[in-house]
Amino acid sequence: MTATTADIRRENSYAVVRAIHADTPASRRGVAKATGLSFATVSTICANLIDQGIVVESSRERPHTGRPTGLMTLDGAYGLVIGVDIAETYLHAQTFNAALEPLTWTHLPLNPSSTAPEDVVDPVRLAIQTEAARHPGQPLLGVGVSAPGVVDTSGGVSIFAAGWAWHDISLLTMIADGLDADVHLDNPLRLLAVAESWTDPRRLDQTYVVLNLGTGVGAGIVIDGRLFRGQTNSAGEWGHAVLVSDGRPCRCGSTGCVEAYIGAPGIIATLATIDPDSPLLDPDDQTATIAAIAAACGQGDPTATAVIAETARHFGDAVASIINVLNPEVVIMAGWVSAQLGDVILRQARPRIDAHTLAVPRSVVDFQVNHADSITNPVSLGAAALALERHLTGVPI
Amino acid sequence: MTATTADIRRENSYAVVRAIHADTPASRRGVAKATGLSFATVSTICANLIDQGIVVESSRERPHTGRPTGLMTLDGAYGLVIGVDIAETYLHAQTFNAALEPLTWTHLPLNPSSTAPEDVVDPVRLAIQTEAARHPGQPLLGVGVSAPGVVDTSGGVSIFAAGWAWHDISLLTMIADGLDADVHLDNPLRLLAVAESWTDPRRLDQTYVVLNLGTGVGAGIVIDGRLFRGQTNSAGEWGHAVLVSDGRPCRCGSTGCVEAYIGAPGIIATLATIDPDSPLLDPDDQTATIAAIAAACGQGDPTATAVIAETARHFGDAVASIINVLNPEVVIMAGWVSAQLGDVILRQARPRIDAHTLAVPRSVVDFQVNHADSITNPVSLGAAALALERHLTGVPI
DNA sequence: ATGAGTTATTCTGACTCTTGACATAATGCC
DNA sequence: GGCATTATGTCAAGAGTCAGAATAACTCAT
Repeated sequence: MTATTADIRRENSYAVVRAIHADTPASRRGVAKATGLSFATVSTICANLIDQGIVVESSRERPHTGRPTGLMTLDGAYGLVIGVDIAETYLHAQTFNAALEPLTWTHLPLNPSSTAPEDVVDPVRLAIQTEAARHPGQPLLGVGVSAPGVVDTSGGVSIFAAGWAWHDISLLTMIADGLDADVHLDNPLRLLAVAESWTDPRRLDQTYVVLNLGTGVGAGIVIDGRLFRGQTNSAGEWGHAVLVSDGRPCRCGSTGCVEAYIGAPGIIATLATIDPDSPLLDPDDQTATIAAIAAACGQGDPTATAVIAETARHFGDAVASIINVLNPEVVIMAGWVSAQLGDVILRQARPRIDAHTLAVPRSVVDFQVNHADSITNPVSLGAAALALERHLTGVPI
Repeated sequence: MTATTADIRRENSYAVVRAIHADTPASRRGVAKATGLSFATVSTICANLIDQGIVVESSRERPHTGRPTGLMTLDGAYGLVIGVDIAETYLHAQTFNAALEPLTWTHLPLNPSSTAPEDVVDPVRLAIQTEAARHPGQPLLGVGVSAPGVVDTSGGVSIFAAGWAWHDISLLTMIADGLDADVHLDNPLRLLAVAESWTDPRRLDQTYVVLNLGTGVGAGIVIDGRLFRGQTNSAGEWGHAVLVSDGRPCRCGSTGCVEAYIGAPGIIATLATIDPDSPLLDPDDQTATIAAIAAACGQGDPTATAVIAETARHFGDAVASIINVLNPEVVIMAGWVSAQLGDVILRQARPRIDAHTLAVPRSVVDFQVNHADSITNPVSLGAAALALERHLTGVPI
C-alpha cells in the first residue's frame, strides 16, 4: 500500500528511469507524457537522477527553432550488473552496464548428470568472479541469477528445481557467500518477463504474459507493468497447468501438464510417437532435434509438419485458457524453442486460439514472438535487469 | 500509478473504511494496525469520515483502566445501496444500508424464453424503483447490477451475454435512463469476489480466487486485495478455459470448456450420460436436479456418487491449473452449486488437486466453501458493495 | 550583430500528505 | 480529589506534486 510521500517519489523516480530507458534517448517532455507526471516533477526527478549519476544528458536535438531538447540516457558508466542464466546444460553469465547494454559474457557447459548443488554453485561463482574481474574499477551494482524451479526470492531458497530434484537448498546463500555484491535469485520464466518489461516502452503499464518455451515451460505474468509473483513467488507455473487429463507423465511428478506437450522434450516425444525412427531425432541433443524439426518443417517435411500441428493444437488450447483467465493485452512467446518454432506454432495455433477464447479477450489480445539476438541471452538480461531494479529501488533517489 | 498526495489520501481513506467494516466495531488502534498507517493518520482520517457521516462512533469498550476505546462502525444511516442480481430465471434486487446490512428485497421470476433486452430491463427498473420506494427519505448512494456475460464497465455495455446472445446492448444506459441514481454494472463472477472482499478482514490485502459455480462458471481474481479486471474487464473467465481438448460443446460456442463439465448443466449432462433414466433428473429444473443429486449423494446413492466423482475429477484438474498459474492464498467456492455440492466436490477433488499442483503453491493455498445464508443473495451483496465502493471513492473524502 | 520569436527547463509558491512528539481526554483506583 | 493509565487530538517538520512565472538556449529576420 502506498502510504507516505517518499513512496510516491520512489515509485515516480523508478517510473522515470524505466521511461528513459524504454525510449532512449528521451526528452523530459516525452518522459512526462509516458509517465503521466507533470513537467515540473519530471524535471526535478531528472535533475536528481543526473546528480546521482544514474542518468546523463547525452545529446540534444535541434528542432527547427527554439531551445534544443536535452536528450537523456541511462549512464552506462554508473556501474555494472551481471546476469547469470543457469540452465540444465550450460551456464551463461553476462555483464551489462547500467544502461543494460551487453558487454562481456562467460559461457560454461554444465554436466547434466552431475547435479549436486556444488556442481552448479562452483561454476556460477567462478563465472561471476571472472566477469567481475574483466571490468576492474567499475562498481558492481548487483548480480541476478536465474535458476530453474520454484524460487522463493525473499528467503533466496531454491525450493524445487524440476530437473535436479533439489530440496530446500539455499542456493542464494551458497552463491553469494563471500562475494562482494548483492545477489538476487529468481526463475527464468519471471526473469524473461522482467527482460521484456525493459525492452519496449509500451510495456511500462501494460498487462501481458510472457510465455517461456524451452526445456521447461512457464509464463511470466505482468499486471499494469508490474511482475505478478503470487503469494510465494511461484505464480506463472502455466507449464504445470493440466492440459490433458491423466495424460503424459511430466517431470514435475504430475501428468498431462502443458510442459509435457509443448516443452522441448514434449515436442520430441510427439515426434517419437509419430515416427520412432525419424531421422530428425537426435537422442542426445534436444536442441539439435528441435532445430532439425524447424528446418524440416520449413521444407514441408510431412513428419515435422505433423509434429508442429499437434504441438500447435496443444499450445492453442493452453494459450486460450490463459487468455480467458487473464485478459492480457499481449501474449509474448519467448525462450529458445519459441525462437525456432514460435512463428510456425503461433500461425498454426491461431485458429485454435480463436475458437477457444471468448470474443472480448480475443479481440483485444496481441501476439509477439521474441527471437533471441545472437549477443544477448534474454534470461541473463532479465536477471541483470532484476539486479538493476533492486539496486535502483534500494538506493535512495 | 499513484501520483499526487490526494491519491494517497483517497487510498488510505478507503483502506480505513474497509478495515472498519471488516472488523466492526473497530478501534482506531486496530485500524492503524490493519492498514499499516500511523496512528495520527488514522485519527485524522476517522475524524473526516465521522464528519462526513460515513462512520459513527457507536460504542466504547472499557479496558481495565484508562480511557475507554472508541469503537467505530460504518453508519447505516449514511444512505442506501441497491444490488441487483440478474440471472437466467430470476431477478433479485436487494437494498442494503451503507454498512452493507441487508434490509429488504424484491424477487421477480424471469421467463428464460423471452430474452429481448426490454424483457429484462423493464423488470430491473421496476425492481429498483420498488426497492427505492420502500425506504423513502433515505439517500440512495448508488445501484449495482450484475448481468451475466462479459461486461465492459467503462462503457457499461453488455457485450456478450452467454445465455442470451445479446450483442452490444447498452444495458447500463437502458437501466439507468431516467433513474435518479448512479448505476454500475458488472458480471456476477467479479461481484462475488467483491462481496467476499467485504466480508472477511483477512481479505483486505490477500491474493485469492473466488470460484463461482452456478449455471455459469467463472473466477473472480483478487490480487493484494484489489479486484483484477484484466485489460477489458473480462479477466476471470476460467469457466471457458479448455479442460478437455475437443470435448463437450459449451454454450459459449467453444468446446471442452470447464463450464461444460462443472457448471450445473454440465453436472446434469454427466448424470444423463451415466444414467439417462435417472430419477434424479428433472428436465425442467436445473436447481431441483442439483438438489436431488446433493441429497442422493448424502445417502450414498451410487449414481449420484459417480456423478460427483466425475465432477470432482474435472474440478480438481481445473482448480489445480489456476492454483499453479496464480499461486493464490485462498480458493473460495461460491455460487449456488457450491452451496449445495461444494463440500463434497472439494473433498473428493483434494487428492486430484494435490496431485496436479506444484509443492510450493499447494502447500500455501487454503480452501473455503461459501454457503449462502438465507437472507442475503451474495451476488446482490457484491453489486451493492460495488456501488458503495464507487460512491466512496467518488466522494471527496 | 542584434532583437524578436520559440521552445525547453528550472524555479517558486501554494497546497496536501504522513508522521513523531507532545498535549489532552476519559477512566479506574487509591 | 489526585494519580496512573490508556486512547485520541494537535502541531510542526519534512517531503511531494503541480501550475504558472521566470529563465535559458536556440533560430531567424533585419
